[in-house]
Amino acid sequence: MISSVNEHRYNANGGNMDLLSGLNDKQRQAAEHDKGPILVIAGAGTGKTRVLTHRIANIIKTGKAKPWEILAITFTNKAANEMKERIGQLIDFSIDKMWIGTFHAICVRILRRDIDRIGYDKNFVIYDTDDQKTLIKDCIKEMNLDTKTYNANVIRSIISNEKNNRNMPDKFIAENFGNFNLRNTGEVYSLYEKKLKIANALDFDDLIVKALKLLEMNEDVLESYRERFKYVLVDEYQDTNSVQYNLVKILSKKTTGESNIFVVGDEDQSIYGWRGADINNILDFEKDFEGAKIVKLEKNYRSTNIILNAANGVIKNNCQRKGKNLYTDFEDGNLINLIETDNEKEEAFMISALMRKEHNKNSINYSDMAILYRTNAQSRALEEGLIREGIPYKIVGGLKFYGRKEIKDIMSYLMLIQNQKDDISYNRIINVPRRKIGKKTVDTIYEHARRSEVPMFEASYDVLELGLTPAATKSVQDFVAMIEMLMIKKDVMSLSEFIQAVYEDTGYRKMLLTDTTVEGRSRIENMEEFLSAAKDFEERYEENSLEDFLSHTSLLADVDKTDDTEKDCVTLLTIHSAKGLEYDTVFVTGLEEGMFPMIRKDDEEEDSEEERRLFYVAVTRAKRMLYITYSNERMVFGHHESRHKSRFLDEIPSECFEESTPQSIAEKKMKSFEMNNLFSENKSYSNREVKSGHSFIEAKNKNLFKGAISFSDNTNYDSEKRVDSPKLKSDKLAAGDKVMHKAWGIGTIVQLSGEGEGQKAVIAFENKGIKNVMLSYAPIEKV
DNA sequence: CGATACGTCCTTTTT
DNA sequence: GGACGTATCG
Repeated sequence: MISSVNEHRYNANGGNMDLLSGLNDKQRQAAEHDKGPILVIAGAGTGKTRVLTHRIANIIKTGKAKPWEILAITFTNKAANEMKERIGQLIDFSIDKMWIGTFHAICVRILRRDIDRIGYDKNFVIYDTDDQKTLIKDCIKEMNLDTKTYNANVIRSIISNEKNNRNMPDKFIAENFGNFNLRNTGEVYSLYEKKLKIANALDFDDLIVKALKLLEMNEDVLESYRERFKYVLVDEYQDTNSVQYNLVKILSKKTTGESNIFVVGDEDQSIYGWRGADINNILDFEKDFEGAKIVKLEKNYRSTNIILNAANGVIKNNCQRKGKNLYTDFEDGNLINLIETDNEKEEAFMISALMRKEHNKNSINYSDMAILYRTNAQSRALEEGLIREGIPYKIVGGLKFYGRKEIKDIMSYLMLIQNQKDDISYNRIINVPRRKIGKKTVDTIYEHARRSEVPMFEASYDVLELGLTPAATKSVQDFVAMIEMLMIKKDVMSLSEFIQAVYEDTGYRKMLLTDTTVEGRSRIENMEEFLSAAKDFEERYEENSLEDFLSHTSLLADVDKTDDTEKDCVTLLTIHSAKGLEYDTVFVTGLEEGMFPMIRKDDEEEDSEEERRLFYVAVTRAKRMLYITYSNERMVFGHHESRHKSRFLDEIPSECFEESTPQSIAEKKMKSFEMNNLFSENKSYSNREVKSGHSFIEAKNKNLFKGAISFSDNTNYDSEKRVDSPKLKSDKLAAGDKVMHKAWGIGTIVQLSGEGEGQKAVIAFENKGIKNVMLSYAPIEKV
């Protein structure tokens, strides 16, 4: 077929036209491939999802398989949801019966059905990274090992590695018998496994490992899936680890040897090596699946020529690749703007100023801009800059919603009610809210449980024999009775009613209500959000038991939660989270040796190829405009460290960069001079009272950003800003706007709600705190 | 028993 | 700069 200018556009009424007519030659080859294994190498922005969705739609439309005979595996829920949605637009069939989901979600599904075959109860719970860490700490303590030598985080990653290589504790111990510390680490691993089993809990890695084990050990279960899934599709194949690879293989390869497996990936975007992803899975696909067809997608529909040249220039320095070169029909576009700054504050300030410029001069929506960084820790300085400039933003990652204390607490109640063997949850909530069950009491129960090798909840039934004070005994009995009552309620109430009951019966709600601090209020809000998420889940899904809800929420990542319906604000995220996304304007930050590429002291071996791929991913997120920043100095662990420009910058062809004119440098110096003045005047700001580690995104909600407001008061700054960004004629207000109130003075809009006459705003005033106002009545003017 | 005060460690990246 | 754990006090 002949390429047309619009070939990358979506076919709006695809239902009626030839499904594949909108694809280019290569995409089409991949989408209509019939039987046998096929590998699609899809460079960034080459229409990978498009091929996947059209292929699935085509299979169904041509009658090659029924919806329920298709298995499509992704890495994120976001990718899975997007795929479902887009397939839904292409076909009339219901997609509900299709198995489209993440590796983890698919495995949970498989396990819920038959996990009893490998000795677990079907009501198993899923432990997240925090739970894992807690459990490992318990193990270390119980074994009387030194907590400094045996770091829970380090051991967690060792265990994860071992699991992903399918090494059991015994093997690890045997292999490291000569090394005292590693041998002990192996013993911790062993105890950890034992405790998981007693708790009837699985960690993230287990989900895949145990699913594979279940299939390997139960021929009939395996065969039923093999027969069912006529077509297996895997997205982001370059990120599969060995267990995932084996799972895919065992599910897709029939006993006859034939395999209708379709994998899409890009070795240049393999950035999860640290999580066990094996780039060789994609490099060796042809060997693993004989007679595999290979299709390479190199035509990019996302970025300008200059951005692609930069990306190609960088990635060609890697050896571990099959080699490809992205190209486009698009014009050259803007040159890349490379920005050098003196420190991370100036970096944040420059970015903020440039974002404002893009927004005001080029009419770019804030939601079409993103700031990418290597580590989450970098977000703090960037947030400060954005708050000062009053640019609305949202952060992806960092402190996750489901990682917040109150959410984890309520989840723990739910998990314990579902599975009374879950000791981690038991310990978490036994005395939250306070019920006079102190450390000593808990320790006594713990010891008793450990001696009889039963879960703590079960051990609590023996409370009378433990020689506790009458008061403590009573408290424990009350606790047990309360959980038992809730177990009954679970079976007679709807999910949302039940969770509400848990919230109230446990006294958790009462506890939150007595906390009148800003933090406490934010807890209540989070809780309400959680309750409405449960309600939403209940209404949306037919399978909406507590068990389903827990599986669902345990596997939710933060990236998945970002709904695109949010207001117009810029996005801050790590490059890892940004994979698969695209933005008109992208700022890639912190291009400094040691930071990016990241180099750690005491490193085993640095994988600079993976770092380079990461940079490649970052660059290829940009559609129109790319900014890259680096700083000569950066605060690390509270200390100033001087930095050097990253080697990666030399790999971008120099003609891709904008010349730094003397004028622009002068302008920059001017700005940084002003900024330093302002920063030094705002000491109160840097000493702000953000108590828990909820970062700025919360500080923002809590309106603690007094600095932002006094900043806007600064006349120097204001006059400068006005020159740079003419005031908008429209009286439309947006979050982040600064307003002048007749009585209360200057404030910043934190949140808008409602429409037209009834529109309300939450405004943070400099001296008057937070106010809720009705916009149609309030004497307010935009500043 | 619980609240507060310091010391220690820390940071990749995420399902 | 901050989270988390242990020490110390009320």
